Amino acid sequence: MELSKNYLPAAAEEKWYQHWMDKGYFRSQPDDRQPFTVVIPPPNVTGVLHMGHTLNETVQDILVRHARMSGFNACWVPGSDHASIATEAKVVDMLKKEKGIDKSQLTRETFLQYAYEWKDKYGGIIYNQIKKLGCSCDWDRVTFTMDDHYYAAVIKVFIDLYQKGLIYRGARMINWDPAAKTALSDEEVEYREVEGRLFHIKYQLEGSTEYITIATGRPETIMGDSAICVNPTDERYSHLKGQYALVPLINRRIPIIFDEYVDKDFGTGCLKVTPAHDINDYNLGLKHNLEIIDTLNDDGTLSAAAQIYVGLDRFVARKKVVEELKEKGLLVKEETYPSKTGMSQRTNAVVEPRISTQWFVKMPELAKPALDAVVSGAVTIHPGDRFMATYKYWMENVKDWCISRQLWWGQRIPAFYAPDGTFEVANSAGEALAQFQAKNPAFAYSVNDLSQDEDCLDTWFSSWLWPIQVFKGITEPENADINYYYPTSVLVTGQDIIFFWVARMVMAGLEYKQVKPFSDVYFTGMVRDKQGRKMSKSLGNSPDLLELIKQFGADAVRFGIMISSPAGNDLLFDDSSCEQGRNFANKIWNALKLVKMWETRRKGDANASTKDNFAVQWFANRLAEAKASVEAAYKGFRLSEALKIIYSLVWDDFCSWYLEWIKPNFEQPIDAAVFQQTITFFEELMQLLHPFMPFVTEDLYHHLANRAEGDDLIIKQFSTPTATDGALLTAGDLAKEVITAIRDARNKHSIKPKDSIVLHIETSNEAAFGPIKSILAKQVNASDIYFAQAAVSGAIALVIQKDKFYLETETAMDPAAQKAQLEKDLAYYEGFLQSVDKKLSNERFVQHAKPEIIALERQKKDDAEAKIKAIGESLKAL
RNA sequence: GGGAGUUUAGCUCAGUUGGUUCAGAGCAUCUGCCUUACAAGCAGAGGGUCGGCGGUUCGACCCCGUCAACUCCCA
Repeated sequence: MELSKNYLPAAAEEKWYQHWMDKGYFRSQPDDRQPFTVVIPPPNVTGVLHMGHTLNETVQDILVRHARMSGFNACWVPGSDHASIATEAKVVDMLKKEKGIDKSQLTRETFLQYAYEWKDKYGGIIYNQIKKLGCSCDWDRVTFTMDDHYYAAVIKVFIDLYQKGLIYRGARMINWDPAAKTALSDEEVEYREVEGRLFHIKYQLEGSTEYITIATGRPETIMGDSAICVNPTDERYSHLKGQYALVPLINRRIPIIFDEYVDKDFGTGCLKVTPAHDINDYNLGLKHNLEIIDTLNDDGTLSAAAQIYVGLDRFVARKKVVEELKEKGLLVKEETYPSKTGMSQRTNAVVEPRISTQWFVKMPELAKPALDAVVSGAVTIHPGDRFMATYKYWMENVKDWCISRQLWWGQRIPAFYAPDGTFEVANSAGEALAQFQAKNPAFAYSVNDLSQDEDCLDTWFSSWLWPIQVFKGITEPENADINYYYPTSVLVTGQDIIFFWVARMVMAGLEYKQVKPFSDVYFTGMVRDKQGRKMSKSLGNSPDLLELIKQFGADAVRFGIMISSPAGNDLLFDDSSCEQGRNFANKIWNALKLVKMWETRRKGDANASTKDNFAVQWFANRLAEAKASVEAAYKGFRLSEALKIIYSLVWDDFCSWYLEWIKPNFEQPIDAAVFQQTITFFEELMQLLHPFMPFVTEDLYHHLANRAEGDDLIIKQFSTPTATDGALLTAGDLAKEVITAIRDARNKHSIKPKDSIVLHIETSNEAAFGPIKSILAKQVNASDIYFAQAAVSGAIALVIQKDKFYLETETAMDPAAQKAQLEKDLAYYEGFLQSVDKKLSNERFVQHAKPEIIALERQKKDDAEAKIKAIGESLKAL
């Protein structure tokens, strides 16, 4: 078959993914092998893969493929989550734009119908992208957090935790998103630096003409004031004890209270206290028993309680209030100050602290064992314990988790209310009724009188069950899958969701399986653009994955994202690394073309021994050595390092050295046994690289030889590692060093590549050059190689290690340039020798250093002396 | 304000338990090559006081302290 000039990824990717699917290689069923289980961190169902996902999925696929080739029963469960707020916002938006429908016009049921339609339409996009990337997920196991069984599991867990007293309903200060009209958990609020304005406002004292001035950043909330607070040690205000002030514009009477909380130096030292709209004021209100006046509606407009500007948006109202205060002469001054404002992670709206009745999970009890699991090392975090401190801190200072959301898209809270306001938590209205009746035999209502809580649960309240429920471990405990696959092996995710997800999964795992959900957590860094900016939709700086794949090929994209992404470190993504990946695939392709050219020109017995072939022996050992390093890198989750080792092994050792060494002269035959060995090496290289670049390697594997049905690289098991022969590796290094040095000398003396030389080697160890003599001759274009006993006059002289080399050329060489070079070398080694001598003559060094270190230094001294001697002799001969 | 991380070649980053035959890779730069696998390539080369200062040690890119710059998380 004619091989194309360059590797063409598109066709190969299509072909092999289909082939793997057809063969069912991604499918996993429990058997007697050891499982290697990975659950995908579920991406947002209506999203698209960004580079962060790409990195994540690639890492997982590498681990899964490697495990599959190492004797494990590998199972990678794909899926997505319903992303309550984000998806609901998108559906609401779509309904308004495309159909002109307002959510408030719809019933819950109709809205959910639209939402499911939306999910069906867009939910597949992300799976398609994962496939294009080559991910070997078990597609028969796709799970969605709103699947029926999953929904049931979430409800079951809610009821269970409620019964255990770990879930409660209560009024608390929560983060309110006025755009989505829902509560948010603390983790869903992002604080951003903004330039705030501080308004100094005069409050008149009751029954006096005196004023007191407060400073506030939120003048529109003054109508909700319950008190004015000053520091008890602040002498400026000590005369106000027992007095009252009047809220401007509405003239409501409020007490002046004293509390250490107030910072005397900030603003005027007087704080207006608005318990309904500020968390600190709320706590102050609790302490001093103040009235809570909620002056805002759920959409961020002013409520009737505000008395004025009712119905106006909070920011519009702020302007109006300021204007009016100014008119009435109550605004003393206005200044800017830097402040941080909480924004909703999902809608970007300014979050409003608000008193509201919500559902909470009590965290301390759940957090304790989850903290221990990580601290004790049962769950190992990679890299190192860099994230351990973060994890610990959060776990030790964890606050109760607000899990109710005022949304429809999600699992509806299974609480049923009687008309009198009492409620029961149960699987259905019928069960709730039974519970009511059991508690109160006189319960007078029927099922139809009960109404279910309108709210649904936080998405993370479903995804914390992910490693269990993808195997139906909640709804069908002790089933074959959960018993086999759980706990999972490794979780790969971004460090940004350590609290949202990782910590809570550990909690859920310990609570419901009594076992950690995974043994290792591998944190990937954040993917940034060339300028170091976080990739985000709003900046539009995230490349389109499918475009990248089209341009470079999936393998190249995987290579590009992996080559410089050590665990946990941010990586600056640049197309050029994909280009490097593409070039690499192409390099391999061309190596294939070279080898295939030889296939028709084999000579001799393919099964003959290659024991005497230096190149073959050397590469076999080099390969074994590299395989061991790669395995070690996998063990330590140093994947980019593993890839670098393989890259250099393939490109440098195999292509640049080995293939050149065994390459027959133009149109000459190749030894059949050497050819056979080369094919074997090539296969092993492809196998080693397969987890990183699955398509090109599978493709090459099938090009290298005709394969029997079912003989595919994806399932080819790694052979057990062999020991390496250090002497051969050293001999290889010597060959490389000599070749490079002679080529350099040729270059420096402008000897044309086509002009051959005669090489003379002056060495005390001729035997070392025996096996590499013919390779040497070919690689430096020497017509002959002789061993010399003395300097060859008129030749270019150079010293490599302890040996002297003379290059005899047709053209005359320049002795001055050569002399300069030798003198430069001499100076370097003399300096080097000096530093070694200094060390060795230091008594304290000899006393304290380990014997092997001292031996090493002595060796260095001997080598340097020999080298200096050799250079000196060459100089003399010039 | 509390905590964590980063600082190594022009750029992006490696460097696993302290030992100058380990200061490295890729890209970029320079020189020479369209050599029958590959110009998406080949053969070479140059380039760094390992952020500043101080300490521990016989010995520090590596350990400790401190300062500076940048980044992230939390309040």
